[in-house]
Amino acid sequence: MISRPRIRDVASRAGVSTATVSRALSNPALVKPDTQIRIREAIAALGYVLDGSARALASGRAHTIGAIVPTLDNAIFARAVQGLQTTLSNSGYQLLIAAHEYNPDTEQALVRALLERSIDALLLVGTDHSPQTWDLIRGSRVPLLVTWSKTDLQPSIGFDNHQIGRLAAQHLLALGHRHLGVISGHCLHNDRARSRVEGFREALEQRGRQLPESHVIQQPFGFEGGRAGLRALLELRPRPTGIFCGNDVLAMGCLFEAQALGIDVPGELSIVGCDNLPISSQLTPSLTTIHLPTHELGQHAAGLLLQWLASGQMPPNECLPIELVARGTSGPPRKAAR
Amino acid sequence: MISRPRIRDVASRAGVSTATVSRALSNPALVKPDTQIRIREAIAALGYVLDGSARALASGRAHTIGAIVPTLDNAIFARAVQGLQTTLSNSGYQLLIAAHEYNPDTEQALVRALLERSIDALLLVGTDHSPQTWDLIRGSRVPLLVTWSKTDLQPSIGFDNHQIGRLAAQHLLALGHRHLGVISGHCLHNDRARSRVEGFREALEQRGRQLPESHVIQQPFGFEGGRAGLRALLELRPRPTGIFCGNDVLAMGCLFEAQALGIDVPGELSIVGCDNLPISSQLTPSLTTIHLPTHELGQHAAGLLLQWLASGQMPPNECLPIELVARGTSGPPRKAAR
DNA sequence: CTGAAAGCGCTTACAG
DNA sequence: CTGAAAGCGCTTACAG
Repeated sequence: MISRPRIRDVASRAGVSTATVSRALSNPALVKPDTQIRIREAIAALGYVLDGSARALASGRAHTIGAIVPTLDNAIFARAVQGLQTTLSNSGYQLLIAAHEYNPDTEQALVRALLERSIDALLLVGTDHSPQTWDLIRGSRVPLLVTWSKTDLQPSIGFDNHQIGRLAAQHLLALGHRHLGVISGHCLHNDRARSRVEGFREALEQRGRQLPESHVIQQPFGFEGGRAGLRALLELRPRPTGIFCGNDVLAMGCLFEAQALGIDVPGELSIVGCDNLPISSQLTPSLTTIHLPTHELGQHAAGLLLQWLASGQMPPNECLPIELVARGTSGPPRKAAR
Repeated sequence: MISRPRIRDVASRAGVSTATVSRALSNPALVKPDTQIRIREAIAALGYVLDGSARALASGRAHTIGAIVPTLDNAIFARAVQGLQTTLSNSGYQLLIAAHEYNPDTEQALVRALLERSIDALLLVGTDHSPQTWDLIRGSRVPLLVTWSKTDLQPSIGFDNHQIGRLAAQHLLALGHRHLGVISGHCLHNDRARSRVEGFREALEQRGRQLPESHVIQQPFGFEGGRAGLRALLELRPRPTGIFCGNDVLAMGCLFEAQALGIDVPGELSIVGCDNLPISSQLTPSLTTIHLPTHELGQHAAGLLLQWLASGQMPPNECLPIELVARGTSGPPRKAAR
């Protein structure tokens, strides 16, 4: 079995030097049109495919971006990654992806693994990362883009997670709810979850109300977490009539459990989620939630990264607009229940 | 700003040659324990991170796998990718991921893009790929693993998609349904969708029944596709009382549309999906569907790939077990409706 | 617009 | 168990 053709094979078939083939491939403007044509013919005839590791080594550009997300098992990250990948791909960049499943040690190992793959930039979700992770990244001199959270300490593109919590609280308060609870993912190592709860609490305190710790249930992300969260909140007296869930998956779990328990939503219980997954509007009742433009986040992140790599200039921090979408799972508390 | 440390910096700090450092990193058994320790100390002190492109060029191993899936926007692929990535990562491999969004030209461009990134193996979904795509892969000599479909022409790990259709048909027939319809994704360039419809049709024909083309509605994957599919099937006379949907997303769309139209499920209409997404069991009524172990598929695919790369031997074809899960959206047709 | 040649940072037979 | 050295396949100043 003969080995793959190399750039020298293309060069000799086209009657030029390897330098010229290389230029024709990466900077065609430098090559005379008819030379280009001969080279393209040779490439096609030989079925030549560039060796990216050699190119990366020689040029210092791997044309590859690394991204580490908490999980792909939540549509919200999957969609963002999809947007990221598509946009990168259109500019000749490919995506190395990994998921840490909310484990900081895993994240650290993945950061190292990706840095060892010669990536041109790294994308991470949120601002909570172990000190060793930060050291690794700093030492590597690889540009880092923080996503999902906004921070001034790093180039970032994200959402105002405090505002998410505030919007949820304001909505429930405006409807007349006075007994509120929160179902959140684990806040440890998760600044998004923490900020959302904090924002919710702040908005309550602004109205002279409190959100005691006992009214914030932390659960693993997932339907079961939402269900367990609701069961826990139902133990409280007085029972909460309005619940903010840290994301739509928890909110759906909460809704499904309420339905299973025969609790009327929104008559007896209002639920507000966050993300606005495609399915959220399809359910009956459909989910009141905070819309996060995550597909756009992926695309914008890709754009920022490409610009950064092309210009060498740190991109500005971007904060994407969010919006509460009032739907069927939230309404005024029923008089009878008060 | 000083540049990143290189292997020669580690070597001189540890008082050994670069060859020894290299061995300590990739094959520690060859290096004396105390030498190893000195090397590890030097690595830690300098914050040395290996350059993967140089390693790949010198060794011919990129420790990277490429995977192209139709989309990450369907949880089923996202879950499989997650399983794949986790397993690969545990063995020191990373994952380059891309999505073609059901466009064969995009797929071809992505295959080329990934092959140009020095991948050790490539994973594709299904058997339908353009001739040029096949040529590219063959010419590249990169091992190819086909997933989701079973085929004897390539190492593959997948499901018996014909059997999926057959199981759905048998279930609906056994319940007593005589007027059946199918909502499928577009079958062009999608052997999984095609096989499922064919399997469904075969099972009907085995019982002396037909499935005319008019009873197979092809729609884009998505809730709206499922909804439109149902509306189209409701035009038929006699109305189908049992519908097989090519995946759970279509099935959910179909269910949501039925609920919106006031059609009783399963009283007036039985629905069978495919995939068994986590949400399928949470809905009311919960979805009768065919369970596909997709997370396992990802893990097994990773295992096959790793074994293949380690041994150089083509792995055996694997076919993963599938199973119909009867739940709330299917039942006997109501007498009145017949 | 093009070519000769050095060099990117590793790995790995080969020799000891 | 370790080192010297060639070589992996590109790119890119440099010179023309």
